[in-house]
Amino acid sequence: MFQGEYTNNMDDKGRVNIPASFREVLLKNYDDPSIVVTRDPYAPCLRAYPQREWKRLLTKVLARSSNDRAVIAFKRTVVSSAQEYAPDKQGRVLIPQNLRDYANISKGTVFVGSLDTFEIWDVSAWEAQLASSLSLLQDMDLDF
Amino acid sequence: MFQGEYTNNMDDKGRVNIPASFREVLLKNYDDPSIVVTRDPYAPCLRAYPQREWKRLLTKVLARSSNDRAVIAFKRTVVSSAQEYAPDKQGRVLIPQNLRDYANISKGTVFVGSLDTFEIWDVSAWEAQLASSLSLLQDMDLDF
DNA sequence: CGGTTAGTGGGTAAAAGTGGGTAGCTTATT
DNA sequence: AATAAGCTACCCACTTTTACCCACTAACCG
Repeated sequence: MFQGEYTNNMDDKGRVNIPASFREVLLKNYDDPSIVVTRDPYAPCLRAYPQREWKRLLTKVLARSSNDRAVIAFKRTVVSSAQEYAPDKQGRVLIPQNLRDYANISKGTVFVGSLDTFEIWDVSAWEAQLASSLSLLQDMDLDF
Repeated sequence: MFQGEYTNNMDDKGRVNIPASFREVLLKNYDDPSIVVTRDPYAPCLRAYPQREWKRLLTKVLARSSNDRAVIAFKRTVVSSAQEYAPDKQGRVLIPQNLRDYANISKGTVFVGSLDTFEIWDVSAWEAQLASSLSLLQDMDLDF
């Protein structure tokens, strides 16, 4: 399971290192180092799926009527941008320009574990998000 | 499965390069590099079908009563414009003028994977579409 | 302190994408 | 029917991008 928060730097070529602990989860729990990266439609960040989780999501999508407007919109935003990446020998992946733009990633990059997926944020966007999530939680008083 | 988003430029002769990863899907999953390109009736873009998917669609159309008004309209818009294209040695296809006009494609061209087909957009039309799909999704709250 | 592992930077060969010339076909014109 | 004009497919050459490899630094751990 992906958990924890790690900050890595994207280099000039657009490559970022996947945190070692996430790579380990991919290998141990999923037997496959490659991931699918897409836009997250609900926040300005990217979401990375292990292959198996991505396929699970796709079967759910395909089960729905294909001319459902929401399904079309989902395909356009999420499936469209989905691309499979195998990390290089150093454990890095190349994030393409369109996804970098979407998540506003320039250099400082934050990897955030989210159990069966993980998120990729620009560092300042992440800080903003974190602050607002915190204050939201404080108002809601969940009894965890 | 076609997924991912790629931007290529159409040259002065009207040729665009099919992204390498899509060509690979055509060869690997469909054993046939050629595609059928038509108008997409629901959005100002073109839709490319692998031969097999196109035939599947046609059998569905033929199963319907041929004087169904929707079927007639479908034939007029989609079937009429459907044409088969085999990429040249460099992996490019020539998009004819009438289809270019329909999708407003002049130079910057975006290829958008949509699982068993892919879409071809003008770059600025695509950006507009993406933005509206995003806001649609945020309102709808799909539980994917 | 040495050794190991994570993270970073950069060179280079291959692949993907782009531009343009030319021959051959189709279509138009006299 | 012959010639001209335009289009298209094919070929070759060039540029850009990406994948892969190697080397270095910094952090962690015994």
